[in-house]
Amino acid sequence: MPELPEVETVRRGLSPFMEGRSITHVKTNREGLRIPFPDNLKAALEGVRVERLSRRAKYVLAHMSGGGIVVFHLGMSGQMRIEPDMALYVEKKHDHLLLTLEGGSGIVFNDPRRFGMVFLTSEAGISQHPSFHLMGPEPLGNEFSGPVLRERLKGKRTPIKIALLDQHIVAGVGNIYASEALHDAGISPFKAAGSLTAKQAENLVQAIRDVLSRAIASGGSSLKDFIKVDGKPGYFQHSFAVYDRADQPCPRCHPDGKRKNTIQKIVQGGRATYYCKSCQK
DNA sequence: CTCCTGTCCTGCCGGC
DNA sequence: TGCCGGCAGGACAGGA
Repeated sequence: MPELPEVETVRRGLSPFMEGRSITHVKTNREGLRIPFPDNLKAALEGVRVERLSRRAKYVLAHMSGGGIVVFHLGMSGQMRIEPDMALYVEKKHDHLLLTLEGGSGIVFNDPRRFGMVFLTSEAGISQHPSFHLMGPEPLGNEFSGPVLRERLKGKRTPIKIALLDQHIVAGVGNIYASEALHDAGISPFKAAGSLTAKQAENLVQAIRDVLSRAIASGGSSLKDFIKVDGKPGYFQHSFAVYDRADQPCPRCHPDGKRKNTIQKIVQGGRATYYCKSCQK
């Protein structure tokens, strides 16, 4: 479900509720998700204040007083919801982790497919943590540019669509926004990653930044089941140009819908790619 | 190294 | 109506 814009939407929603408040109670309902919950999760969090929330790629980071960091990953189906009063909250199926905050409100982590992750690291250790130390640049950050992308793609013969999903190349782009960005940049998803010209790399970087920024501004997309921390959906799926739009006219080269060229759905690396044959070269 | 496939898990949708 | 196969936004391991 969640790519960078959805995770950023979650972070923004949680921030005002969590920042500055201590965690008073930690409850887990199973041993873990994709990986086990840390043994010392309860000990590390109870009585400790959340200083601020940040995001790296598709991870939400809770920076705790004392230098600890709790890392949340939503996997495919994870949701983090704000509950105003944990004392009254009735648990739902797939509620795996519940955090009660100072004042009685709380955060519920629900994840049907259990591809999500929760783990601990620290300000000192995060840069060397296996999940982060070889991660590519943040696509909305200053360190991401045409030349940087081109350098990271150098020598790769894998299709550019597949390369964009590799978090070591650029971190935070997922299956939806990879298709959207390539369409926006007019680049074929089949094009060998290492063969992009400088201009194409520049265009692609701009397209990635643009599509991610616009999605964040819309509160993320809600294909299937993405909901924000308040339980409401995001709206960006209404803005998809190609994703989940097989057989529809290409809004880029045939905005009037009168021509026959339509969005194609194909499979690359076992995952759906949507693109326009006519304007992506 | 790169790259390709399979796997984790549940829910939902379409076809019969 | 019910059953079954296929597919779903991510990440990683293992093998070629």
